[in-house]
Amino acid sequence: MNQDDITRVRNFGRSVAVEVGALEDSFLNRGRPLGSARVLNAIGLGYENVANLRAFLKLDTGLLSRLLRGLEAEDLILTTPNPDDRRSRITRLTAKGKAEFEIYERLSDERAAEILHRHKEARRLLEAMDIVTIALSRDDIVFEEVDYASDIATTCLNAFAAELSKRLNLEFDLKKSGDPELSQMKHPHGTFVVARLGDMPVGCVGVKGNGSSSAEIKRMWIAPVARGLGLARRMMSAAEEAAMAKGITTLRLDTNSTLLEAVGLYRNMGWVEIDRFNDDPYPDLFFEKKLRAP
Amino acid sequence: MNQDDITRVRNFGRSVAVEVGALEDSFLNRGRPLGSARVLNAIGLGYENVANLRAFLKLDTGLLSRLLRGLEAEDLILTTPNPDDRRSRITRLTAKGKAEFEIYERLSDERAAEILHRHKEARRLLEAMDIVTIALSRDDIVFEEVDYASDIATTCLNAFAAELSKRLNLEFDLKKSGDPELSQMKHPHGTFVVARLGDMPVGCVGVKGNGSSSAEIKRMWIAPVARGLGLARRMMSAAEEAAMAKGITTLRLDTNSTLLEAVGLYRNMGWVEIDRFNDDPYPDLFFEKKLRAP
DNA sequence: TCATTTATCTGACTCTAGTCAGCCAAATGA
DNA sequence: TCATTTGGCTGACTAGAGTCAGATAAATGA
Repeated sequence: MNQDDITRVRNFGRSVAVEVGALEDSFLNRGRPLGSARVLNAIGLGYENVANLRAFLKLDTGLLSRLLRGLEAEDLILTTPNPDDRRSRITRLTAKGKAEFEIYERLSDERAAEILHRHKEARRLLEAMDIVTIALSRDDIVFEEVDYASDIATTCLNAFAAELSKRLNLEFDLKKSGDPELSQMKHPHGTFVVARLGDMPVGCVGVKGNGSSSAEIKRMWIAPVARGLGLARRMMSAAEEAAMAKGITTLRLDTNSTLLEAVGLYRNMGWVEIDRFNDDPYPDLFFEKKLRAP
Repeated sequence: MNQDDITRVRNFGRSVAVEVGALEDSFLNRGRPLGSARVLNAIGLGYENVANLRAFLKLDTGLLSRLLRGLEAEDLILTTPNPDDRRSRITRLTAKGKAEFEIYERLSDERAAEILHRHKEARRLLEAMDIVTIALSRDDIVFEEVDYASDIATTCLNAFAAELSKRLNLEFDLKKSGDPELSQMKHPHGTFVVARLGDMPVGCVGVKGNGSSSAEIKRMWIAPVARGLGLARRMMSAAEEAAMAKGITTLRLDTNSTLLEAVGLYRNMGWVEIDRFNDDPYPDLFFEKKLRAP
């Protein structure tokens, strides 16, 4: 990392700051201060509880309260006590508020579309944006157990399959084959974990269990745009934790010795090499890890 | 372009907005309002003339004046009348101001370094940032005639050579061969044009002249990260204008028929196919264009 | 039950950013 | 030379963003 690289990052920062400023200006053109617009936007996004709003927008209680009063006066929101806890309050957009929220959404969409529009190779620009987004928001990536048939899991599995078939130069259609393995990656014996940044899937891993104390790691995938951020390690940890929570004490997996980075990671994370435990043609290296409570 | 793509751009916008905000916060931690910090920064970058400062920062005369007074009171800058026009004023950093400016610079550098640091594949992240930077700041790209031996031209030519040799799978070392063609790409018979975004070179083109009314386009290159933005067209226009300014009335060039996009561009810009005019092995398609004042 | 905590609101305040009118001095041009 | 323009400054003002100290009412827990 040299001064030239740092300059590139700073040039990047400068140009996006201009873009961010331009979007805010276009918001101000609606005649409402930015603070109010932000609150309206947050409510539209689903932050209905005043406390959540405050946490999300990082605002002082007094300031948010006043901004809410302002939006109420404009007839854009309606605030009611929370029936579960009448100290706290729930705020919702009125019809007029929804309309106004949609206008802000459209402004944002239009700016985004305009950027894409003037770029002939939009795919490439989008991929670059994803790489930057994920690099900047790495700490916001969450790992969670989901059903392997959920939308986000399906997206991951399809991407995984596409990548694998491209790399191995063969057809590898998970959907078509029905994939009997998947059915073991669900409660109560197994599980399926995805990593996501907001709604963007960035990785997945399956724990295939059969009710015994040992299970297998399968379908480990990290989105290409999310590589280089140490996600694989976090992904494996998440899978191990999920397995432990299911009472699993031994995990095993198969891999290929040409995947040097992956193999290095396994060894580094305490996996030990074992004998071949299946007769799949692709894997040639097999690992096992004994789990124990931390 | 669909809603999903727009969402990706907007996610990008959100994450960089957070980053921009964090940098501004770290600036505020120096105890000085953002406005003052920005002025100090601009002066440090070389905007010494008050009018230039105002244009660069897009500030009102009154506001800038007050901010300058504030920095003066802090002993960070020194303002003197411009000897050439005693109405206008020149402002310069004091030693203390320089030190403070350096601190802001270091803060920015540190943030940038930190982003790179936590990314194992920094090359890939930097390339992604460049793509985004150029896409967002496309309108700030300037075309200018420079000496072919200048640093920026050399950077372009080396990149061009590296790319060509990679594509043709052969050694193509411009520096070593001394490249006699280059000497004709300078005043008074020829010229060399680079496109740059700030200090970042994004393209180049040479006009190789010999004193006659016709000249040749050579060494046309667009940085890979800058592709898809219609730069090639602007580059060619810049070259044609520069040639016209030198009294050149006919331009010609050679290319390869496999470069479909380039060939399409030439035809679209009014170039007509002519007979082979050299015996280089690589090109198989030859074009000419008659220039006339617009 | 009653002191304490929690969730929100209100009023009084500050600071920053920015606008606008008017001012002065230097430069410009008929 | 003198009216006009240009460049910058000052004073008076506004609005937005944010802080902070109570106040209020509901929930909580000994």
